[in-house]
Amino acid sequence: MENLGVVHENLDQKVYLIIKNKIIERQLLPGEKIPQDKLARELGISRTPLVSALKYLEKEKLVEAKPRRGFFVRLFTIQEMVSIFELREVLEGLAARRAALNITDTQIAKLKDFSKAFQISKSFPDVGSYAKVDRGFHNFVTEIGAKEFLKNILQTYNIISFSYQVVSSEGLVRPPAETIDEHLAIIDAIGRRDPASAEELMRQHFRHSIATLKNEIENGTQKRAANVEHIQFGKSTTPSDELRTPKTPNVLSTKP
Amino acid sequence: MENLGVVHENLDQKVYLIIKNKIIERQLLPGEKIPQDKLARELGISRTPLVSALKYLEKEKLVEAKPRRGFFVRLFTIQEMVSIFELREVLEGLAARRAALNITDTQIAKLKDFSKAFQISKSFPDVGSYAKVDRGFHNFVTEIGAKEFLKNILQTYNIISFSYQVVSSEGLVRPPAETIDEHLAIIDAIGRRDPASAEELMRQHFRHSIATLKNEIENGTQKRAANVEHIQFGKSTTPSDELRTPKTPNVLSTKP
DNA sequence: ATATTGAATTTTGAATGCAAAATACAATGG
DNA sequence: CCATTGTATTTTGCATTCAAAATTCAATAT
Repeated sequence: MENLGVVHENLDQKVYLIIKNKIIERQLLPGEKIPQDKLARELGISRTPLVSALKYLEKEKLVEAKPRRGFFVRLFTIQEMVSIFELREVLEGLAARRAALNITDTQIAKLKDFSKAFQISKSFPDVGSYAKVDRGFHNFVTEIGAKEFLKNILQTYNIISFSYQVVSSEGLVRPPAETIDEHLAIIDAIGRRDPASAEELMRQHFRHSIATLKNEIENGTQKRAANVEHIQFGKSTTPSDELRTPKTPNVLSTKP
Repeated sequence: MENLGVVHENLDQKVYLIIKNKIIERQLLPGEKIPQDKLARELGISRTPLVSALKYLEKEKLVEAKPRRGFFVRLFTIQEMVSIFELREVLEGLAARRAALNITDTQIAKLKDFSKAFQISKSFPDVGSYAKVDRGFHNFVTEIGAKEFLKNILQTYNIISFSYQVVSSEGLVRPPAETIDEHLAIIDAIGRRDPASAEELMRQHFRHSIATLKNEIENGTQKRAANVEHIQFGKSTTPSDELRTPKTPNVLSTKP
C-alpha cells in the first residue's frame, strides 16, 4: 500500500528552516560562529541533525564551513554581491520569460495588485513599504515563472541579496524613484504575455542595479557587512498579504 | 600563527567525490537505492560521513532523499532535461559573456586548440571523440568565464546533462554536423573578446538543442533512463589532453 | 495459485560516546 | 608591559548505539 501524500520530514529539515530564519532575522549575525552545543540544547536536539542542517545551509552559501573550526554565518563582499546580481539577471530574466508564457488569468489579477502597490509608492513615498512590495514582486515572478531547479536556485540567491544591506536602507540597491517604472514595465510585459520583452526588461532592471553596485565599488562606498531585515518567507508574496514581521519559530520536540 | 594554505578536508568531502564518481561511472545506476551499510563498510567508514555526503549530493540533485526510505540515484525525465537545458542556456550564456571579457592570451591559444579539434571532427567524423571535445569545450568556457557561485551551479548541471543519454549516442542531443559550426562561432566571438555575441551565440546554441529535445517529447522518442559514459572530471579541459576514443560498450538499450 | 497477515530482519534517524584538534587561559620569561 | 610556552577546557568529526520504521519473508486464508 502506498503512503498517499504523507510526507515524513526529518528533524534536519525543520532545523534547517529554523536556522535559516535565525540568520535572516539577525539572531545569528554574519561572520558569527554558530555555537553547535548551545543551539542544539536550545532546540532540544542532538548535534547530529543540527550539523546536517548546517551542511544544507553551507551548500546554499548562507553559512561557511571551516573544517575543524566550525560553521560561520556567511559574509558577502560587495564584489560577491555583483556576481550574485549577475546571476539573478539571467535567472530572473528566464523566470520572467517563463512567467509570461505560463501566467494564468488569476495570476494576472495579482500582478495588477502589484502594479497598484507600485503606483501607490509613487504617490506616497515610503522606502520601507516599497522595499516589501519590491521583494514580494520578485518572489511572485519566481513563484509563477520558476519551478524545480530554477526555483531552488533563485530562492537562495534572492534571500542572499534581499538580506544584504546595500547603500540605502531596507536593502535596496537603488531608490524607488529609479525602479518603480522598471517594475511597472516588467509587469506590463508579463501581463501582455510577451516573453521576449519580459525577459529583456527584467535583465535591464538588474543591469541598472549592477551598474549602481559597481559604481559604489569604484567610489569606495563599500558596505562591508551583510545585513538582514524583515524578510518574508513562504507564500506571502502578494502585496495584500501580511506585512507584519514573522514570528520566531517555536522550539522543537522529537515528539509529533 | 596562521595555517597557511593548509586545507583540512573532512571525510564527507572525500566520500562525496567518491559517490559522485560512482554515479557518473554507472557503478550506481539511476533509480537504484544507495546501500548505506554496504557502501560504508566498503569504504571502511561509518554511516555518519556517508550520509553527510549523500545530503550534499541531494542538494546537487544527483541523488534523491526519501525520508525513512533512503537515498536513491536520481532519474531525470526528458522534461526535466529541458528545464536543465533552459538553465544552462542562460547560465552558460553568462559564462560565455564573462569569458569574452576575462579571457587571457594564453587561454585564447587554448581556444584555438578547440577550434582545431572541431575542424578535425568535421573532416574525420567520429561521434565519440567529438562528444569529448564538446564536453571539454563547455567545461573550458565554464572554467574561464565562471567563478564562485556561477561555476558551482554550472558544474552541477553540466554533469547532469552530460550524463543524460539523449537521442544519439555519447550523450549528444544533436549530431556533430549540426553543432560544429555553432561551436566555432562561439569560439570566434570569445576569441574576439566580443561579450554580447559570445552570450547570444551560446544561447542560440542551447536554444537549438532545446528545440530538438522538445521535438522528441512530441514524437515520443523519449528515452526514460539517465545514462553516463566517460565523463571527464577535474582540469582535463584542454583538447590537447586526450583525443583518443577508448570505446566502452553502450550499456543502455532498454529497447523492446 | 494469489492475497493477507504477522513475525523476523534490515535500515533509518537521531542520540550518545570518544579521540584528536582547536581554543582559552594561566604561568613564565623577555 | 607584551610575547611565548605549557596546560586545562571546549569543540569538532566520526564511530557507535539504539528505538522506531520499513522491508522481507514465511505462514495462513481465500
